[in-house]
Amino acid sequence: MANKIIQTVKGTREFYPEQMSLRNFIFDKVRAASHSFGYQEYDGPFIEAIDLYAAKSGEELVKKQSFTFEDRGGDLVTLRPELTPSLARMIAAKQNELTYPVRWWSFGPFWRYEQPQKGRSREFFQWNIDMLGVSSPEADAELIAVAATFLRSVGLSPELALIYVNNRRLMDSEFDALGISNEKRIEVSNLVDRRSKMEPAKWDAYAFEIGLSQPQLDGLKNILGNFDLWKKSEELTRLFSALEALGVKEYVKFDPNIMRGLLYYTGTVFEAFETSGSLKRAVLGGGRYDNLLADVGGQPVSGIGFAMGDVVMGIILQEKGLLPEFALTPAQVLVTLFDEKLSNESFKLVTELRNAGVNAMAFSEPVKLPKQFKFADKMKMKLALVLGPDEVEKSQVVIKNLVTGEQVQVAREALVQSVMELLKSI
RNA sequence: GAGCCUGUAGCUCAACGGCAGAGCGCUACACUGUGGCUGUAGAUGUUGAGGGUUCGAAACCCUUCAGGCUCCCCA
Repeated sequence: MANKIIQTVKGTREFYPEQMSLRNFIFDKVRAASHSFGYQEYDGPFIEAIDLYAAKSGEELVKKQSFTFEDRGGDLVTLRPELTPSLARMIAAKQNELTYPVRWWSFGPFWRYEQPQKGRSREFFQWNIDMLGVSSPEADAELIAVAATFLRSVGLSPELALIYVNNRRLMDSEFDALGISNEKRIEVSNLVDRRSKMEPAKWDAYAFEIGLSQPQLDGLKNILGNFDLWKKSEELTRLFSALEALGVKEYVKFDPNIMRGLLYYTGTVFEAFETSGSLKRAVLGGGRYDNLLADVGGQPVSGIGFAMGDVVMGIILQEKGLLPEFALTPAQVLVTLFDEKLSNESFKLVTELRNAGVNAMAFSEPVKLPKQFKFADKMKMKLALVLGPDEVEKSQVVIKNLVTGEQVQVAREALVQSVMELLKSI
């Protein structure tokens, strides 16, 4: 290993064709789920002024967890760590000319300066999908249904992954009833978020530390253990009713422990977890926000959306064996080259195949056939064609089915037709 | 930003401070008109990088880079 080779930047990822297949597999499923609900694809800039995030995000976040640098003009720019602020600006800029509700989705690269570990890199792809301009529980249900549709489409059944739902307004009224003040809400949210990670005794101590009384802590535990709490919320009642009609009820469970750290969520919040693994991992999350446009100069618009990263999803699909076998090459057919004299015959033939819409490649040089067949085999191609002196003389071509090992000889004129039929049958 | 673990052939991993190895993969041949299977032969390393201790370092020490686990964070 020569030390002169420059390494990749920490936390970035190289996509060899195999990994690219996985990335595109996820992208394809994301697109299919988004499109099946009528969402339009969009994208924002990959580089933004840091101020765009400074407005809404915490200081630590912008300073410590973003890739920020000075451009040649002296402006501070950052590689986008999320899409929502860009979306908010884009909506605000055309607020009065858009047709509502806006249903938009995007899949693109993002960067966060974090400690890389399994399931978390500094460069990742993220699916963002939002509906803006409607604030009904039924709209919330639709986004959850999009998420469920995606999970189903990649083979993650409800036994493997579930979407847990809660509602900020419901929790707020419960906290009010316990006399937990507004100022303490954020700390209490953090407290709830951490419950699964902490030992009970330590968690209790932490609760007292942030100023909860014993009755408040007891009340909080009651709330967090009450999985029928949603019945008190009209929003959630309507949400679950809509989810049933949308055919995804089995994917969704109410869970009062779902808080989501984000300050800007105001109503429904949800998070999907892989449930069958040794540790539960969040695979996507989102919720309803009411006032995202204020910071970018727009009128208040309510929206609901979620985001899903490609890294964790890719790991889960691999671990669960849910990935199809990816083709190594898009070419299904290899046209062998017999010798230098006959090479052009093979090139003509492969061109005919391409013109007919068959992905095909000719071998690169007229080396001996075993080598060419070995290549076709390794690349997992379906058919290999042989065009040697015997065939040319008789105006025929040999087609070998590399999957079954069967071989047929067909007339040169009927070749394209035969290949297409054979491919269909494989 | 903090703590801990790891880094040896393309991959998975061995090697008490004393000759760097195995399996798989790879290449060639058996097989000058046909891949997979089988057999035979072969190639491959500054032991992540840099420095130190030692007669001698893959191993011990320091620095650094990368990966992993956890805390933090999760927009």
